[in-house]
Amino acid sequence: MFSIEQLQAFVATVEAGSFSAAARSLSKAQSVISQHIINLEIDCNATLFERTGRYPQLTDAGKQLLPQAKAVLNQHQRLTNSALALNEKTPTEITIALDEGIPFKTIASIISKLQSKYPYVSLEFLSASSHDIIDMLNSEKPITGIIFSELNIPSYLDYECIGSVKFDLYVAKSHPLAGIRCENMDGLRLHRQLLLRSRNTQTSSFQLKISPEIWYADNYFVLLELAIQGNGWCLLPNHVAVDAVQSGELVKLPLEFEEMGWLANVDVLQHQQHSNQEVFKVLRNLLRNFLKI
Amino acid sequence: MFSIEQLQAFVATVEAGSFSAAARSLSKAQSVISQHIINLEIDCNATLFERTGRYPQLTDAGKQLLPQAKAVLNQHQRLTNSALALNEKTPTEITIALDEGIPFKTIASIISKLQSKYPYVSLEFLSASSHDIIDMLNSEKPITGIIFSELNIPSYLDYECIGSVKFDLYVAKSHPLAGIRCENMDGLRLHRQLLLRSRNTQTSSFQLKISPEIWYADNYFVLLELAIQGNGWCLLPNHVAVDAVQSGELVKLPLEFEEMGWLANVDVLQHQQHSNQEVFKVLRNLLRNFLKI
DNA sequence: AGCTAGTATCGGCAAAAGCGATATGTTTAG
DNA sequence: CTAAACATATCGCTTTTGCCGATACTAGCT
Repeated sequence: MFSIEQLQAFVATVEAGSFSAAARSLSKAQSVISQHIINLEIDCNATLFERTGRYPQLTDAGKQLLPQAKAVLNQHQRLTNSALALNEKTPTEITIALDEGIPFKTIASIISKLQSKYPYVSLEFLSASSHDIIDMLNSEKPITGIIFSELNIPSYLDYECIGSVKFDLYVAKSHPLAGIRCENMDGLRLHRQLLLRSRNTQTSSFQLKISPEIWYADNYFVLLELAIQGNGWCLLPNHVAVDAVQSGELVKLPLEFEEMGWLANVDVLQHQQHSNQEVFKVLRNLLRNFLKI
Repeated sequence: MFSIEQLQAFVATVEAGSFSAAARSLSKAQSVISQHIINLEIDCNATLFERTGRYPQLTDAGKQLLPQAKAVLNQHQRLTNSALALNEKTPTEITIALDEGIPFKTIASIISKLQSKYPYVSLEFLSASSHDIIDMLNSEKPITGIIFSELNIPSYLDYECIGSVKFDLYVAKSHPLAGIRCENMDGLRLHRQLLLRSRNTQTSSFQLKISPEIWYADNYFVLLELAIQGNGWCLLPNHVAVDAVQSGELVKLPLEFEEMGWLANVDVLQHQQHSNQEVFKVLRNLLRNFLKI
């Protein structure tokens, strides 16, 4: 019978690259990992690692088994989180961490419905970048995160998509780009781009460096201000730009080329340990059914 | 850390109704189960069973944990099956077990494509009732089952829906029902119904007893013959009835009332131990993409 | 009251998990 | 080519865990 320890040793070896490294990552002796893998191989009647070179290489059999092993460990982790949840009381305070690029206004209407159902809980709102929010969610506090979809969400988080936010390109009315129609991306490369730094990773298909000259800011409202003052063009959520557009300070860039589907999906995230709490189920249900971001 | 043994003890207790019964079902001593449950409760810091009465009752905490525990065991089972699969060679013979109500003609065209890709494998076809097919799938032989969707498919089987079969009500042209339009079910109750016995369980929404007088048969072609000879009305897959309708022996019952969506979903089933074999992936892919049942 | 079917606990055994030490193999840098 | 650095396998040993059987106790039924 495959034990959890064996599977952990197996997966850790693949992830760490060697038995020794796996032992370190699991805080066990190297001989323990070695023995686990050998036993696993005996149980499977198959070699899982090629041990010729310095680092063990997964065999085909190992590659076949790996996703199954990971699935068991994931499920096991989920069980552990559920067990922790058994000892929790309904929280007295709910914290919602919101990516800065997501309009708070639409969230607020949902919250009032939640409040009427759970009048005793107090609410707290935080703004942060999507990455920082993911980090926050690993704390003791039961935080609900609302962020732009990121590719790599840790396995201990539950998430679901609840909508999307439309982005467009904006420049100041006085900016040279404002008058002309760009037929392709190249037109943008001739002018300075204003870009969000905190989410400037490979995970987001947004926030791409297009122009060779870039100014960075770490939040959308600074970008907005920079754009208004004519410092460059900028990809902004429409709700951030709408006021400046109405007042005539900013214009949406008229584009000929495809808009690349500049719709950013919005996810609600929660630690598995808290996600089954009644109040959070209700919250997510409200977000899912009544929110049109 | 939750061990597989603890979880098995927990789930077995819920399913068997008592620690002792669980011990018997797992072929272990009763004290072992008792100890596992106690340890599980210590790990969770929560009572999982109410032990006041004769039989232990799941507490709320237990109810919360149960689905997670089952999920881990399911995943573990799947891993075990995958491990078994590592030692299998590509089969030299493929057996496809088909529910009698599913048209073979459409399957045959798929099979020829498979044959061209794997010319060396020999093929075998079996007809049986959906229930019998499910039993067959638990054998050593890697059998592919194609059956009407049933509610309770054992957890060791992989399945997916690949289409549906249309059913209609048929009677002989000479039958009294043939002339009149039934406005509701009651009209049917006045005449003998011809019904399939082998699938006459609670699992299928088809094969309902409607008339008080019923004749049974264990396959569709006997039912067809009985219907042709004017012995009653009958719910048949259209492809079974089509010839008799064309020759004028049988007519489709004109119904006023809703057709209850008499579309039976068709699933392809396979034991997890074999489902990852290349040849079966190809087979299922053919069924999924090219089959219009 | 007595029977039956259940649970908890104890002592003991065997298997398994873990550790550290050591022998040995593979790279890489000097 | 050699030595240093890093890797794996194996051995003996201790600790923990899984399991058993025996026993005491409890709930429910007749």
